[in-house]
Amino acid sequence: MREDDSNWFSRWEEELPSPEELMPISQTLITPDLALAFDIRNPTSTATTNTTSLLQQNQPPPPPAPPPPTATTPSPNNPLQSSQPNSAEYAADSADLVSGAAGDEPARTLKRPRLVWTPQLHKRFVDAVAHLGIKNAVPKTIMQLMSVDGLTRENVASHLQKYRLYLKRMQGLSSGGAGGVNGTGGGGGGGLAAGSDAATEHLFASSPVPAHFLHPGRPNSDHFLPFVPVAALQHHHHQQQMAAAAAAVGHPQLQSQYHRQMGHFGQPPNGQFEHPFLARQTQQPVHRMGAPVHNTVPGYMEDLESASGNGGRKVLTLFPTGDD
DNA sequence: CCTAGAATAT
DNA sequence: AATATTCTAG
Repeated sequence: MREDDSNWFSRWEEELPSPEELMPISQTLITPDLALAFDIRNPTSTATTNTTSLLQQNQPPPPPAPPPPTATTPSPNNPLQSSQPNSAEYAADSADLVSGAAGDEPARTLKRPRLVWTPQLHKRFVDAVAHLGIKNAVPKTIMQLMSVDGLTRENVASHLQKYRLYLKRMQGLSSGGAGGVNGTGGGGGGGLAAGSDAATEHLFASSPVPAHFLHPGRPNSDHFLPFVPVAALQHHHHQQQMAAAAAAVGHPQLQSQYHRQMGHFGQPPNGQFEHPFLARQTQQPVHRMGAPVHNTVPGYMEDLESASGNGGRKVLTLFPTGDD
C-alpha cells in the first residue's frame, strides 16, 4: 500500500515524451503564416525547443484526401463562426469574421481553442498534482509544474474541478471498504463509478491516482519533493501562447488547416502512431511573483529517470489503457 | 489586485 | 459530456 506512493512518483517522468516520440512535424503541419503567427521557427533553424513538450494525439485522422463536401466533422466549437454545412470549407472564406482581429497578427487576439485533455496531458496533470501535494496543488502551481506550453490556469482549473469530482466519487466508493486506491485497473477500473462515462473513467484511469488524493484527512504523503520546476509565468490571459493549444486543439479556423495538412499523414496499416507535437517554447514574460520559482527551464528530474528501477519498461500507453 | 473555486455557459 | 468562461469569495 505504502509502496505505491513510494514509487508513484518514480515513474512520473517515464512517460515523458522522448525525442523519438516527439515528432518534428509541428512545422510541417503548420502553414508558414501560422508558424509565423505563433513565432515558430523551423526545427532546422531553431531546434532549441527541446524544453518540455506535450504530445497530443489527434483524433482519428480523416482520409488523406479530404473532400471539400465532407466537412461532417470540422470543429463545431465556434458559435460565432456559423460555417456553412459543408461548402463553407475553411481558409477559402478567409477570416472575414475575425478579419478585424487578425489584422496583422492573427495569432493574437484570437480566442484560445479548446484544449483537449489527452491521457498524456492528464497524466502530466496528475503527476504534477501528486508532486505538489494536495495542499499546493492549485491551478497556477499545477500549470507551472506541468510546463505545458499553451496551458492556462483556466485550463487547469477547469480540469482540476472535474478531477476533484472524480476523486470525490472514488472516495465515496472506496471509503466503504476499500482502503487502498488502486488506480491502474484496480479500484478505478474495477469499481466503476456509476454516473461516469467510460470515456471519463478511462481518461482518469489512465493515470493512477495517488492514494493520498483520496484521503484529504491525512496529509501524510506530501513527500519531500519540494522541487520547483521550471516556471515561466505568463502574463494575463489573452496571450499568444496558443502554440500548443493550437496544435493540440482545434482552432476555429486553424484546426481546419491542421487537419487538412495532417490529412496526408495516413496511418500506417499496423502502426498507430500519434501526432505528438507541441513544443514548449520558453516564455519570456516575467510578471512579478513572490513565489520562489526558478527559471530552470529544462530537465527537472532527468536523473530521476534512471531511478526507475523498473526492469520492465513502460509501454507508454498511447491511449487510456490500450484495452477495450 | 490576484487567485482559487464553484457556477454557469457553450 | 467536455471545456470554457464568468462570477464570487478570500
